[in-house]
Amino acid sequence: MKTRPYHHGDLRAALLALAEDTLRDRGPGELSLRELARAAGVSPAAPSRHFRTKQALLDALALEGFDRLTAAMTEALARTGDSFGERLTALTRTYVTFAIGNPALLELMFSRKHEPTAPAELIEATQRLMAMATGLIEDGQRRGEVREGPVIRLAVPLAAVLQGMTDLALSGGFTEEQVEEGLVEMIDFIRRGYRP
Amino acid sequence: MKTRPYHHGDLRAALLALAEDTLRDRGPGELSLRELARAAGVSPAAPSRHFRTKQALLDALALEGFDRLTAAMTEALARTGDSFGERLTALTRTYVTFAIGNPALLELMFSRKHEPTAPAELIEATQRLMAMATGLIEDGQRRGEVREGPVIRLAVPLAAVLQGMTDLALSGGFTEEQVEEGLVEMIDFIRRGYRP
DNA sequence: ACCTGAACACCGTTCAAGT
DNA sequence: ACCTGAACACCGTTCAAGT
Repeated sequence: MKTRPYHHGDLRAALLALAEDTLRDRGPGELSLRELARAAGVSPAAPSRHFRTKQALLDALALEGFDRLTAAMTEALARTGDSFGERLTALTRTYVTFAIGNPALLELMFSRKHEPTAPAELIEATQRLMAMATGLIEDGQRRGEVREGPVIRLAVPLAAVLQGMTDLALSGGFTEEQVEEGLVEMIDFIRRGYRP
Repeated sequence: MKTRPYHHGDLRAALLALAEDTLRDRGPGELSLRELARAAGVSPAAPSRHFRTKQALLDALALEGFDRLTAAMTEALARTGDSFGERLTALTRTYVTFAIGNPALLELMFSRKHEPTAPAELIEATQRLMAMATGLIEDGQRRGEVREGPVIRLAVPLAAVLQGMTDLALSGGFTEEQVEEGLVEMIDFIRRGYRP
């Protein structure tokens, strides 16, 4: 059997992966830095080399979540047609799928949105996500499929519906079919709201 | 000067009030049961008589929030006209006003929505809130101002937009005027989505 | 550069004991 | 019934010291 090396190898990545597991399986309240350290086989002080505080680790994990989500959305857009309806459907489905697959991570991603102490990287990641929504709307306007008006005002309800719909999908008590129905309803609702 | 009595008087209410203050002023991460006890002038073990765990105290506070919000909504409905537009506007404004005035409390109120361990009282309170939304829609349908369809499906986007809009209003960077504009935009958006 | 070991100041919760 | 005092098992974070 191998002896554990003095240097872990990649403690940073290991801690992030372990943190995501506990977040997913046992919730944010159960996440302890000391326990992560134990699981990684290092001393309680070891994590502080890679994350100055527990919050810093959570922020790094949230950032990873944003990266994965925006990547998935970009891929989804590349695989679909050019019409507003198709693009809206692709983005919405990708977002809701991510939310259902990573509920705790998504909650973590947006958990600092009301706090002024949030790091710049996290704010920028949120803005990148928002930019995908405004881009979709602007494109729709150019094609004459979305009514005119300031993009930022039009984007508010879209972001709102996305955020809210995933909340509802996660709040339990819904079958996969009901979520699918709700998705169709929601996309229809958005298109009505945007119709020229 | 008065000497502090052995029996506090109403420690339960005092703890709830103190908890709401720290939640509002310093955020949920700073809320400590021991500190609340110190602020109330009792021993660290005293709160356990009234709240078996810290979570139980938070749940009780959340319940208080639901009571206040539904009361405000009922009042708002009583003060407005009968048309769907008026009632929708009244409910939406009340909800957003409450959210802006009590952001941390609102977050607490919905923080347990994904957890299966949430107490029945909290789930019922959420359902009472949802019932106000479905009631509004059903009424609109009866008046011919809202298109036909299963109420539960129509209610999803409304709840979603409400939840999401307040999130955005709170996420900072908006003036009071912009929030007002966003509210008008959102109400218009919902009415378009519901139009027969 | 990366980690250990030990310490510090704090938690939430429990439980016998007091009034 | 309501609270105290003391204890238990845990935290997050810091810091000298080791390799």
